[in-house]
Amino acid sequence: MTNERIAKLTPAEWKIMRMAWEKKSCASRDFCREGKEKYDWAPSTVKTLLSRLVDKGFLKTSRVGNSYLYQPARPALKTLYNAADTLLENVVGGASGPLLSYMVKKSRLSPEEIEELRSLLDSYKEV
Amino acid sequence: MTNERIAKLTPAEWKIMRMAWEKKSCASRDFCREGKEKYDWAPSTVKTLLSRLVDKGFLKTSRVGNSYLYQPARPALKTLYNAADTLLENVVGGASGPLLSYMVKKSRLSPEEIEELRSLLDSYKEV
DNA sequence: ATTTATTGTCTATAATTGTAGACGTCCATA
DNA sequence: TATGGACGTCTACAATTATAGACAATAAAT
Repeated sequence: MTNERIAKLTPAEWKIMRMAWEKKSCASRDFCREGKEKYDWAPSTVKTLLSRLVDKGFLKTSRVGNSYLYQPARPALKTLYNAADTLLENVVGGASGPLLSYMVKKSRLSPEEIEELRSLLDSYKEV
Repeated sequence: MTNERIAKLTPAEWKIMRMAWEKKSCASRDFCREGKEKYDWAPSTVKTLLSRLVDKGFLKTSRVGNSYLYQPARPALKTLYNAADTLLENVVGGASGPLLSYMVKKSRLSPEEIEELRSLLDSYKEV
């Protein structure tokens, strides 16, 4: 058995977490505003999602006045890696090459990132 | 609005589809056996998943005797790309470089695939 | 100090997902 | 041709997810 019990985010929760990671730290009202703008969510919907994310351990809160300040409890990158693991699990028939190619094409990489990847490929002899 | 209405697979459905793509074409009984072995699923569970996948358009069937032959209705790669799109949507703060690096590290790439990626990176000037 | 607005919690409901039993039908074999 | 097994369908139900209204508590404004 591999590490299967890592809490996963639902699509709606991902949307909230993206906001959270972008803003670093903000109040419910900010999520509500952005949720309304981007997804036409009712305030209650946003609040429910925030609560669930706190429960799941993806957000932590600090009380400020009569409200909370929400901030990410896990790094965006770590969470993204977990999602990447799931994606890689679904690779069938050695399709990881094409998958990676596809993703590289779709990404806007900086020269540094390209260099990083290139050297990764260089050191790929082993295995 | 982007193309959001592409049917998505649930985790359990992915498991079935992985079998389907690996075997190309097989009968319910084969899925049941493998589902039992790998995930300890009851036959009914497998059958429900098969039906749902046919409904969603991921599997197609051809009658053979009193049973069906199930086969993938969509290429594995195409489906994987859709999942990759979803993953990339969740990239925040320009983390696609690290994400790609992570995935390259976790994949076992053939020399040809490495070459393919390398030349992709070479032709990455534009944009 | 009273009113008003803000915020989190509680409750609710429909849809989706995971999991599976019951059962009628069709095929093969006795 | 009767019957036993294999197969798909129907039904079911609990858990999770999406979505949101009601409301009490608290802070802010008057």
